Amino acid sequence: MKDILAQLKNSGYKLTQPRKKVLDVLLHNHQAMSAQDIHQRIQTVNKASVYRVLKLLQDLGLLNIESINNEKLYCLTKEPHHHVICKKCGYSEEVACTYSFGDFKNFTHVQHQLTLTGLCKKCSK
Amino acid sequence: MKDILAQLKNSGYKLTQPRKKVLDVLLHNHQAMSAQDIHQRIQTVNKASVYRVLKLLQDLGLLNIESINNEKLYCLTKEPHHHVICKKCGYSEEVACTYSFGDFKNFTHVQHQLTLTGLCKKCSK
DNA sequence: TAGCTATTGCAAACCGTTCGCAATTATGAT
DNA sequence: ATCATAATTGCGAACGGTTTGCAATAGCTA
Ligand SMILES: [Mn+2]
Ligand SMILES: [Mn+2]
Ligand SMILES: [Zn+2]
Ligand SMILES: [Zn+2]
Repeated sequence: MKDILAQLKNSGYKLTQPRKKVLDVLLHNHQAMSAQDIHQRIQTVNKASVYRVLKLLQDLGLLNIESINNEKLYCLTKEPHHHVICKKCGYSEEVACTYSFGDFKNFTHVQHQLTLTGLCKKCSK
Repeated sequence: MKDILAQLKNSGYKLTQPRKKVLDVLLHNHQAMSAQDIHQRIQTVNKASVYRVLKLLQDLGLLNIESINNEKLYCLTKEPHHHVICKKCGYSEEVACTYSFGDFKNFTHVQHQLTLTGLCKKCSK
């Protein structure tokens, strides 16, 4: 928390309530969360502002983002950074995974995102 | 083409114009395409119908789908089924890739989707 | 060919996300 | 502490991809 806030300040950004609160939610929740999940936890912060804070964190390279069903899921970048996500209820767990691929002739700045979906115990009954 | 149409018929579905046309586009385009891309190629088919055909093909397990920026990209299932996709223009290429992960204790019916994004030659200038 | 049902086209709703703008807040200087 | 300033917020409306309800249509079977 402290270090990320410091990084924000160093980069010239104000330490505002919305930023602190969104960060707090992300830090204390070890699941992949949607913007709306986050907003639900801090209804005192406007939804548009939640999106703006997330955009900022993304620009600073602090977020791992995966796209499921036209909804983005966010979590702070740290290893391991893969999740299995329940298609029905959104419950997620971290997953250890290794992969490799060849060189890219025609692309630069390549990033990867492995997305695993399934049914959690509850939802598969 | 013939075999997929046969599979549709065997499953009790009619061989309609929208279904044939969407299939034709998917077969002749070796890129990951959005529903709107597909619709653009066959404007004679209503956009809602394009979505319905895609839903049907997905249910039959014939599609590989990846989600980028709140837009889904579709291609017919066949190996290799991974793409690098240009963030700017949407141009995509197939990619060979290997990966492995551990067992899933708390999840069933797990599917995976590896998404690679970057900048194509044109867009990186 | 006629009749029945699945499927389509259309327009409106939906849902996550973005945007413009006026009101507010954090910050550094006085 | 107070002030001035620009950055940031809240709000509501727009946006873009996708889905849905329903009446019209087209494919199949007899
Ligand atoms: Mn995580
Ligand atoms: Mn493909
Ligand atoms: Zn679940
Ligand atoms: Zn490109």
